[in-house]
Amino acid sequence: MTTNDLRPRGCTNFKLRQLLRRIARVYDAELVKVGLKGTQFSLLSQVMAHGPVRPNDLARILGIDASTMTRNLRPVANAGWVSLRPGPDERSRLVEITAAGRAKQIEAKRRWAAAQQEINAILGAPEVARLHAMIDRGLARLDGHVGAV
Amino acid sequence: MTTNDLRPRGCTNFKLRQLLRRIARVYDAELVKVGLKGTQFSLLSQVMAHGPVRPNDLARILGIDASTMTRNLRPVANAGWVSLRPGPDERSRLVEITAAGRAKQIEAKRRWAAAQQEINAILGAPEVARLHAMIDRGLARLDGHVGAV
DNA sequence: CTGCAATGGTTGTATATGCAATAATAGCAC
DNA sequence: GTGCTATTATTGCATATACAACCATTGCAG
Repeated sequence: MTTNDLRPRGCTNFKLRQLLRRIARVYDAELVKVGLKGTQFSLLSQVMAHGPVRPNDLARILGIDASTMTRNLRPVANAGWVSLRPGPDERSRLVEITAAGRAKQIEAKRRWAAAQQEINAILGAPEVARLHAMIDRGLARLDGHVGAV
Repeated sequence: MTTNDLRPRGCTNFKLRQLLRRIARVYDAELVKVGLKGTQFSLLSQVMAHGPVRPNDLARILGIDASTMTRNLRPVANAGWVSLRPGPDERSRLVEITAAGRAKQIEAKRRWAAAQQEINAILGAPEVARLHAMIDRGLARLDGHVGAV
């Protein structure tokens, strides 16, 4: 048990940002081959997984602001990968994956897998697994604080 | 030695993004009190630490694209926190902190510390230290790959 | 049923981010 | 010293991101 663990050095925000930028570039470099960004692939995947879903709920799932969701939907909707139908309410809408979107997601999934393998190779699979576990714990702890649902 | 460590589940990119968004909100909520974003605080701090520095070098230090640096400098320069002087070259420039910028950074540092403590409290200081260590290892490993210098 | 709070979505404003292309300068080879 | 290459910075284009303000609709209390 070392004592130098007790006081974290540096800025968590800054460090996370740096890591994300580098990591994201690996995914984007793969996904650009099928015309997607990493965020769009995530969006597509979540829409596919959660069936017809309201933008607001989708925003909560992805952990982003509702206004960001409105804007993020535009490019994928314009590309014809998701469709926006009237929702159960007069005020709400439903996002659904299209046939083209499903095909695109499946195509992109191969590229995603290549990127993920690249990351695993660079960082080491066990380290990546530990990182994921740490992130999951962090997200769970952060629930109920600040910008959480 | 468990075997379920070997194959990381989920997407590193997506998970990191989610965590960063939540974490960043904690810092931003504090820093907005002194009129700064987290990224601007980092920028200011690095300019302060690395004396007069060329935008390109600063971009490398922060791990961002040179074009992003050009744009990120605008708001802090407009606010009068950094100044842009002609550089040693005819083509390059030098970024330097101003008196107002130094004062602002010192003021903001208190808010940053509050945010960091909040994070430490939520996640637990030892966990944060472990996360930092993991990020540092990751960044080191990523050097020489894809978007690295 | 009327009025008001809650919910869902969008728009305004501002920043962050990267890649491709461009312009300007510097350095170097010959 | 001419010409090619490398370096530095910027701009065009597109996306991601959040907060505040706003509009529309819904739900409820009374």
